Amino acid sequence: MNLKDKLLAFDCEATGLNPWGDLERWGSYPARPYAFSFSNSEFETEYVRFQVNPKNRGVNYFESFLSISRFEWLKKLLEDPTIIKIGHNIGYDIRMCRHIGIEVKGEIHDTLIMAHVVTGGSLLSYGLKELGVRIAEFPDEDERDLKEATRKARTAGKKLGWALATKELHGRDPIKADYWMAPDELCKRYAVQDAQRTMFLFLAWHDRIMNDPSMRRVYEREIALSRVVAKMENRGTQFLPDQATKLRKFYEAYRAKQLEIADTNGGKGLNFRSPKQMVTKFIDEKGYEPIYYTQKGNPQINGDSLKFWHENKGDKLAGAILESKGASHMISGFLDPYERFKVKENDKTWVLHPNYRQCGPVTGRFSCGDPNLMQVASPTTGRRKTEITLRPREAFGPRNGYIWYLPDYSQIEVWVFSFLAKEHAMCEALLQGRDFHGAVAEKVWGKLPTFESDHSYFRKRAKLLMFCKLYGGGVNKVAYLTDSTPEEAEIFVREFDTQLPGISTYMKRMTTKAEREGKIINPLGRTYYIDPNFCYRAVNYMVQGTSADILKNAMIRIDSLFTRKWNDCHILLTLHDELVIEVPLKYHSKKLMREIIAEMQRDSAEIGIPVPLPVGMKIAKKYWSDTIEIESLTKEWKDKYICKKIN
DNA sequence: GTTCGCGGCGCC
DNA sequence: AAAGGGCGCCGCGAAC
Repeated sequence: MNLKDKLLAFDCEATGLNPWGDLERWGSYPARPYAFSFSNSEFETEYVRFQVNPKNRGVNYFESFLSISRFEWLKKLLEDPTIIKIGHNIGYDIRMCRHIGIEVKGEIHDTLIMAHVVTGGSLLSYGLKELGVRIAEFPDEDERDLKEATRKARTAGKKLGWALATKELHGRDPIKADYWMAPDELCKRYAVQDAQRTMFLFLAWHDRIMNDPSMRRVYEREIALSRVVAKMENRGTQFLPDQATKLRKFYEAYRAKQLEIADTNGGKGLNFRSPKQMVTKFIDEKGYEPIYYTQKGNPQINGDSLKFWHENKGDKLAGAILESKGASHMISGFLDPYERFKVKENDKTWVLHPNYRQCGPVTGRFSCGDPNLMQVASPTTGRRKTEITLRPREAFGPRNGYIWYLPDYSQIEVWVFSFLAKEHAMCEALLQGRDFHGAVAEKVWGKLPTFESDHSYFRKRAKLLMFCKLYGGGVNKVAYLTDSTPEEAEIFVREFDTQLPGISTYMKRMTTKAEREGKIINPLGRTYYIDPNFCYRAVNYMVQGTSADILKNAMIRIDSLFTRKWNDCHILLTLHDELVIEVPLKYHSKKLMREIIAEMQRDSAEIGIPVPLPVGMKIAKKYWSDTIEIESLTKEWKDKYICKKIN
């Protein structure tokens, strides 16, 4: 395999997907690489394989002189900074290498990111094989054969007491994690073809991306960001098992109490999570009218229905079900996954390493899983339906000697929406530092005689309408949310559109553009290819996606700030418009906070906002649930940038 | 026995 | 003409 042009595609085969397992608790090693495949730009290949210990899934890189020399060869190749490394989701391969003491150096490229940039996030699947078939009609039967062989090997291995991959520890498709059990020819064919596919995609897309300023900008942003995401995942967020145990006890007791109440009110033997049984119970047996219907037209027994029956019919069963489901959700939706994924960092510290998908959602946002730390419930947000609140944030907090900073953009989607649409009244309300939804309400309905006395009602209506616009909701949705008839809702929408003409004009413009051209490009360069049947989503993609790219830029800058000036500060989590940052106590200062905020504000001009974006700052000393707002920083922004008049 | 779509609900 | 956007995870139960 010559490397004249210094291009090298590579792919690791690993014993699973989760690199953060816990040998002590699992009885087997977490995912480690056992095979490496390479392709140069002429599709010449190399393949290096190590043995997996079937009893504990450990990989032995040093079992013989031969394997030691293979390892040395690998290390030299991957650590050579003059060779350009190309991978499909290369962050994963880099992490696998890192775990075995190989630091991948030099320029990197990622065909997964390329695919996302080129297709504007519009594909359903960005798997290497699917892309290979789509772009190059690459045959993809290699995996089928490998999978079949693995299935057989697993059956045999089970009898021998091998540590087979399981759903609990290795995710939805454990067979994939056991490819090492199959005959090596099959594994080799599969691995080598993946490296070739990767090279092919790279060659097909590289120049196209580099020659297009928008695509190049997004691609380079994402590549830079991939290093930041890796650091964030590697660092991990501290999980507090003792807190979790306390919470578990509390919620279990609460659930038991509610189940007792349910039992004595006719709920014995009823499975609350079975929509079918619930319909039988509440609609057929009790004779209640369905309040909502599912997409398929069945009666919908959701939290809102139960709440309604509990409150309006005094139905104790409905209330108890609601409460017990709330407690169950806390346990099975939050506490259980955390227990599964927790990893011991040292004697005192347990950590969760979430898995971020940098190029998942169409809009350019992140998604997160294993566990999803973007959806950790907070008692203060969400629509509360139950007495019981979900408090999983009490099981997270800064490591010893650190404090958390939680900077967040204030109403970023509203700012982006207003300034992209150049809706004068809305921009003015923001620049004047007014209560935004209150100001919108006044603009739209301020002349009504009841406006003053019903201010909070009108404000709420304005807010709901704003979000309906943002999400592409129609009149029926407005009617539902404002608890009014479609006829009334239509009037609200018309009044809104008349008084805030910028919004409807902008929405029309984007929708038409999407219809005519099939795509739109956000101000930070990201392209969205829009399904002609869903052009109404264009505006949402613009607003949500622009906000996402603003935060992505900020993350890159903040990471660079930390590397340059504030060693040992770490971005831990990103939550769409918010970051969680771990800061050593010795650095804790307004100065550092201001510098972080400044890095988040630099993109204002890109979207025509004449002031730095407003950023709030909170700190958490002990638990994520216990945050303190640093109001003085918000005040500094207001004092400096709020203008009372606008020309 | 496994796979997959759906409903429900957590986050932004 | 009308359409709430973007995610991940759990549990159920029909389909395979």
